[in-house]
Amino acid sequence: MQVLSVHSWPQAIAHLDADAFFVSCEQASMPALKGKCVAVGKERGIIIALSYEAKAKGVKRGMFVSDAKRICPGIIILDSNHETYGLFSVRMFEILKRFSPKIEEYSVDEAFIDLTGLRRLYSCSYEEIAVKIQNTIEQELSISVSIGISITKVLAKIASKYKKPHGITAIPGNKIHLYLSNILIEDVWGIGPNTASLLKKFDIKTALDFALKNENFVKKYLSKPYIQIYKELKGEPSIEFIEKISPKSISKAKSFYPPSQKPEDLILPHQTMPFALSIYSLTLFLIMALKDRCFLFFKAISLAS
DNA sequence: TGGGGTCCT
DNA sequence: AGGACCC
Repeated sequence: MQVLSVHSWPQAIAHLDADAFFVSCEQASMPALKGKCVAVGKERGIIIALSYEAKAKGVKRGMFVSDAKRICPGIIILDSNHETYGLFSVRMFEILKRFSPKIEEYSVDEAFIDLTGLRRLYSCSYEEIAVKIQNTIEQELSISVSIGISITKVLAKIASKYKKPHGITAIPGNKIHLYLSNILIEDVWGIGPNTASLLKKFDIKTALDFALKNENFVKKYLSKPYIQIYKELKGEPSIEFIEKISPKSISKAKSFYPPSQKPEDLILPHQTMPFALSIYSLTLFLIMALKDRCFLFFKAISLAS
């Protein structure tokens, strides 16, 4: 089936997906919870995230906490701590940047990493680079991640999901069809329920069925995003890599006049008010500019001479 | 499960 | 503005 065979690596894209991220962060902070049935979401009474042990007992996301306790007696339910997850996320992305300068932070627990051309630098295969990344994150943060590597973002997404948790999956260009034949069309990134049911009317059940259609069919029935997905499934890069990293730290400094040797002078309201206002406007700006792409918190407000 | 985001038409 | 899809 050489229709889908792409030789060499026009680009090498890794997709990293943390395993049960929220719960992993809690377990990393409280090692006694490792290996246990743990879930997060106590404050809302609904399960937001759960450990693989809890998944094995049949607990699901969105379940009422009361039902989860019935199905899985002894399950530990925690309040969620989004600030903590944000901190783990920041540190995870910082690790990724040590391996490649080109990172797309896709969500709090997911990233694309452009590894194109880095085999020489690391003297190893792309798959082995992924192993190093996985090990580094595990050693430094004590959380587990899965990584997929392939030649497009859509294929890398499929690869990262292929083996979970703690998986590494590489889909080289000459093995694309082997993987796609096992992927249901509705499990492809960007194909939702509507498009899946449309495609099923044409007897397209797997990602491979879709990738083997001719381009005229795709252009006739589907719009731009799906044409991109179609091309990416065939190993043809089409979805832009969005090099996006959120700023990790922003500081604002202000000098006070006249200079003083006495610290108590600095807390006079009329002197600190302009500073307070500038911090306030900076915070407003950040909230508008960043929305919830990152977590905002003050690390320090310091006075220095 | 659902609230909030992006991209496209 | 509305639709489809994502986390």
